[in-house]
Amino acid sequence: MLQIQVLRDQREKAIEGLLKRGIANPDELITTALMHDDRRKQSQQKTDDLKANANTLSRQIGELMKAGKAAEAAKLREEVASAKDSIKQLEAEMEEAAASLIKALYQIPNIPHSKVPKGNGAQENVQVNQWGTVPELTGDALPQWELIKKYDIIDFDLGTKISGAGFPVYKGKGAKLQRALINFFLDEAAKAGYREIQPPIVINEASGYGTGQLPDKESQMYHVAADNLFLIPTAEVPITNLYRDVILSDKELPIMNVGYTPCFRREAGSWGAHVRGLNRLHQFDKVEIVQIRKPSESMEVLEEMTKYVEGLLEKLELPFRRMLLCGGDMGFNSAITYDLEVYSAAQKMWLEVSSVSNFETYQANRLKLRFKNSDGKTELLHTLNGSALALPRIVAAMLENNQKPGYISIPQVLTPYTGFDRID
RNA sequence: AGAGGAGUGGUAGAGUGGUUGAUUACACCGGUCUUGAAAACCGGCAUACCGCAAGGUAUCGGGGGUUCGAAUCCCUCCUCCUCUGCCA
Repeated sequence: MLQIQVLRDQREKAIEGLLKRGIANPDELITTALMHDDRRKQSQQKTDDLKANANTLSRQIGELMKAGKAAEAAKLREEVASAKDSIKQLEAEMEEAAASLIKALYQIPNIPHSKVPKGNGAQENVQVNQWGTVPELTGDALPQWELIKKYDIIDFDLGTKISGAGFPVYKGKGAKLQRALINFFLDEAAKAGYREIQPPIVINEASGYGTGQLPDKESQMYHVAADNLFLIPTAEVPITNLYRDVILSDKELPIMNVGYTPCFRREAGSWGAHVRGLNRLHQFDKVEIVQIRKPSESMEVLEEMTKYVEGLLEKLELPFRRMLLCGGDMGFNSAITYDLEVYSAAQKMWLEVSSVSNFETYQANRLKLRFKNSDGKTELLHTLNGSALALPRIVAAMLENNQKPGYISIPQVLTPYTGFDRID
């Protein structure tokens, strides 16, 4: 959620930014928000005045009662009682205006950083760099969904039987490979200074609002109705919500957390040829890095985090490219996002395996996540996060790119974790 | 899951209807003193919103209610503790 202050004071800049996202009517959105804010202010002013008056009278009643002047007190009592009606009405007005303001603000996405290019979709993202050589496979090379069958390491049919489509069962070396990757990612993050967190994988409503899954995107989450809890779509949600309603001190900053969790996504209505096999699942494993930083540091940290994730891909010997997302392809909450894509040689396509974002104050404003600045004033912090990494597509690319006649080789860096160097 | 008890500022802990946003202690910050430190003394020390300001409003786990007036009374939800039950 943007700060209303920013919309008021930097309106032109905000409009310009929102246009980069391809928002058709930014001016209208901002006007609506400001209008509700003005209404809220006005009714608060009136309500506060009336309340101040009622409070004064009540105090006088107390004094009169003490002095034994019951008759005079009774008179004042009536006056306060009648004022209460107007207060109630004004309060309702104020609450309605405040709710409308929040609603209006929820509809405005984050303002893109100045580095973010204008554009409407993925085709307008800008490639920043590329690493590794794209492998040339022979004509009989298999895509991941064939390979997992051939070597019997991941079973979609069994998953369908016990749960549903998109819930794979990992078997034997397939299961061990998952565990190896998770441990590798967590160990690497620890070396880079991240603190490991193991959060709950269900969250309450307040947390859903905190990171922006609610109120609009609840259809993307699995809902445990009996307890009104939601299965997390990413570890970002619980790990970032640890800092909801928190004012951090200098000593506690910076926050660098890493967590492994399974992630659950309903992904309603997004099935097709390009989401076969491991490309898109309802449940998958992911290691997520989350940082909370002072505003002055966050852009530098975004580069660091992205570099860190690139380092992981290099160690796994997976060719990748870094894309700077254009305004139209960026997530609602993000100010700037880099996607990292690995090349999946048999599918002959780039698969997004990580998304590293700086949300600036957008999430922090919703979360009320702040720090005391050098002037002693409370100020919103910046939140950043990135996948480091999401497993299924890493596995997909690894299987395809490393396939040899009769086996699949495991990258050297992983063999201490897997205990084997080939799947055969 | 059942019975009982409790939730107050960074922490501890007062306060059971009337200038109580809240006694006090500790912690913390600034100052005096000191060669320096400690001690002592003095001062400061919640958050948010409205307002140019003066100031005002709200907040004592969350929500609702009673009352002219609620930290204090009532309802409800949540959390924690103790006992009983169940259990990886």
